[in-house]
Amino acid sequence: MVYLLKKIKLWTKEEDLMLRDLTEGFGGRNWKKISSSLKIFYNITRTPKQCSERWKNYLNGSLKRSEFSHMEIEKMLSLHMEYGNKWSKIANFLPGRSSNQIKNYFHSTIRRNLRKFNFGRSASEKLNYSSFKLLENKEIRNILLAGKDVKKHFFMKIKLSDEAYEYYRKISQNSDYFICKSRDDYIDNYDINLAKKERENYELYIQNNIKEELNENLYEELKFPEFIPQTEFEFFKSN
DNA sequence: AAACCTTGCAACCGCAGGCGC
DNA sequence: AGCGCCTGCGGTTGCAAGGTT
Repeated sequence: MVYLLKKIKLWTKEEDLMLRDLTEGFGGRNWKKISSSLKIFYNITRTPKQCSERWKNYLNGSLKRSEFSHMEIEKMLSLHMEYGNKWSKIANFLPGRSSNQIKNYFHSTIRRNLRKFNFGRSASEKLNYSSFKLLENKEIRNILLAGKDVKKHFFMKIKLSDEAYEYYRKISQNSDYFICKSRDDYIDNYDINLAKKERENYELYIQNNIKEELNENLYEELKFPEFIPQTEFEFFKSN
């Protein structure tokens, strides 16, 4: 059996320099010409498509490279509610941001939060897919789109309602809804004892180390940062 | 200390639509 | 009309650095 691995060739500083030079030189975006000039003048082999993508997603001088601000995140989330996965449409409303940056933000946020949420849960409690259709459920949406600074132990205390799980199962059964399958599914060899242990260890860790963060009034205390959720998050007491 | 895991994001791919010939 | 080329779009996957075990 022969496996073909996709090799990614990162752009070097020199390549970037030459590409920028040529792109600005030609004024317009004649990628075919730019690509062939790269080869002729600098012996750099990049297809027209690679050149255009590099420019669009990285070199374009009007792009910001800083982290998304809270304001930008709020805007993205509400635009996503309106337009769905139309990343380039959303990018039109966010000056200095490319559709790739926005798409990456959503995918990595969802992936990160799925991991945190699934940590130490039984198979039946886990959320396994990052179907964007799932975001239409308010509870699941608040979990999957929570900000970076929401700690793992917050996620562990969340209990999804039966309605949310019912919705999740309904979506999961209809394969047409799946936009992408989480990579993590492939490495997710579930082991109930390990999961229990993980959970116990973590509870112990919380008790020993960050007790002061979690006063008796857990229900009040556990809140996502105000800026992330579209709507207020309701926590459900776990037993 | 080294192997393994997680994370953020850059880059690749297939597809579809526009356009010229 | 229809073919081929080009580009933009959105889903997916690889890379590298930092973190954890």
